[in-house]
This record gives sequence, C-alpha cells and structure tokens, in this order.
Amino acid sequence: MDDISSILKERGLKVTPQRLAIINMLKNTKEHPSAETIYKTLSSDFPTMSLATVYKTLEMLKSIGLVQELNVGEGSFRYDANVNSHPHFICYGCNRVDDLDDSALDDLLGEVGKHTDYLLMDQKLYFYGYCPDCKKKVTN
Amino acid sequence: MDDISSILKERGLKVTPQRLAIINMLKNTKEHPSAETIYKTLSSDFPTMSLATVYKTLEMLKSIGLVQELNVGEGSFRYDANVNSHPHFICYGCNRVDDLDDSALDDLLGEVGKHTDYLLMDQKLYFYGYCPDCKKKVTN
DNA sequence: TATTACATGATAAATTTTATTAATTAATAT
DNA sequence: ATATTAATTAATAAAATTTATCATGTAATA
Repeated sequence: MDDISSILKERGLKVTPQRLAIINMLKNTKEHPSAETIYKTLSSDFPTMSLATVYKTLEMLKSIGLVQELNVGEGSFRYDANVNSHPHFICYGCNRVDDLDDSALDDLLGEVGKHTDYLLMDQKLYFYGYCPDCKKKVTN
Repeated sequence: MDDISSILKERGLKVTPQRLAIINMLKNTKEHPSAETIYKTLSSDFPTMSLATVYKTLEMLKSIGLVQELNVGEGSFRYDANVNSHPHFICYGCNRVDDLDDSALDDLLGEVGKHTDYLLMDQKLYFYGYCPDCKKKVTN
C-alpha cells in the first residue's frame, strides 16, 4: 500500500484507480496541468472517465492538502502536487508554467508579516517573462 | 480635457461616457472590483449599459496599460487602475482584496532575476490570511 | 450638419466549473 | 468468495464567467 492510498484510507476516502491516476500524474509532472489537460492525458488509460470526476477528485485532493491550485491568469486553473509555497514562472512565449526556485523568497511571508497588521498565512508568487528557450528568440 | 480622454484620443479610441465611467470608477476605489461589480455599480447611472461593454472596455483599458487584471483565485477576475506591480492581500474571512504596501517587495523582480536564467518582466504577488478586522474574530 | 468609422447594447455562444442522479465499485463483514 | 452498503463514478444538465456577433447608435471629423 503506497503513501497516497493510506492517506485516503485514513480519512475514510475510497481508493479508486481514477483518483490514484490523477494524483500520480500530478506527482510525476512538472507541467502544472489544468483539469482539461489531466482529463485528456488520462483518457487513454481511462477512456470512460468523466471530466466531472477530474474536477471532483481535484477538489478532494485540494481539501485534504495534497494538491494546490494555481492561477496564472488564464481562463482555467492549474494544479500542482507540490503544496509547498513556491514561486511559479509563466512564459509569455510558450505559456509554460515552471517552478522557480529562489531561496530569497523562502521567508517572504515572515518578512512581510513583520511590517503589517494583517495575519498572513499563505502567499502565491507568480513571475512572468520569457523562459530560456523563448528568450533566445526574443533577444535575437 | 482630462488625462484619460487625451490618452484615448491619442490612440484613436473614442471617448464615451461608459468608458470614462468605468476607468473613473476604478481610479476612485480601492476595492479591486470584478466586471460584474463594475456593471452593477454603474447601472444606476447607465441603466442601459451592457455587461459586454464592461468586458470590452476592460479589455481595451488593459491593452493600453491603464488597468491591470488580478487573479486572486476566485471564479472571476478583478481590476485595478493602479498598474504598478504591487502586492495584494486577500482576506479568508471577508474576501476583501487590499493593496499591501511593503517596500521589501519593491525590487523582487531584480533580486530574483539575478539568480535565474529566465527573463523576468512582471510579477504578481498575492498574500492570503486575515485582515485586521477578521483577525480579531479568529484570534478570540 | 452630414458622413463615417467605431462603440454600444442585446443576445447568443463559448468556456470553465459545479450540481444532479442513476449505476457502479471499493471496502467491510460474513 | 460473496453479499452488503456507502461512497464514487459517469453522463448530463446547469451555473457562472467571458467572448463573439451584429444591428443600432454615437463620437469624431469635415
């Protein structure tokens, strides 16, 4: 029994192939796919799976803290199995969404919290521009 | 002739009462309203105005850099006539969206840019938690 | 004031997400 | 293994937000 199965069972949630497929896909990609992308990708293995199941599973995974939802300014949400608060980069050229690791941003919440009267609990940081590949095309 | 009228005219865009009302509303509020909120608020002065006009005007204002679009994780966008890159705060309690002024975040783009191979051009920073009002209720 | 091109308003359509419900399936006990 | 039951799925409809269409209206210019 793997990790995800036990987490679901602990909470009285059923372990279904659809659920495992969705969370495993998210864990094995760095592409931050949308519900639609997840649906299309898994439809080869699960040809009868409904898009509603994808949404319901994502909602469930979100509520138990196994995935986070990203909003990069498109018409739809993207999903990330890395639930740590880490910055994302969105490329104007190819629209890819990458993780952006920069330790300078690690304790931003604490730093900002010192100067404000708000109770800060979470942060979402999005950076926009051109990825290394697209940068070449732009600067040429 | 005010500032906005001249900007529109310079670009060959017509100056209409609807357009002025929308941009003026955005300039005079700190509430970061959605298209729907703008529509409802202005419908007392412009009872025949269409929601499509609001969307089209916002799209136009965005394209000429007079407003920026915010994505705080709701189902709809919010709009801000302050186009400087400044962080926003979203309250889990009352869902209000405030500006969060913190000079520590001013040159984040430059700082992060030093450590990466991406060409960074813009940033959107969202902080979540409880506003001073809601904080009282939560901590009691 | 007339002309013309652009903007508006009304509506339909598209897109994304959520709700509904009967049928199916995982988990548990037998 | 099998039956039971409660949750999940799949299909579909519905809701919500945004975009497109097009006839009418209006701002800008002559």
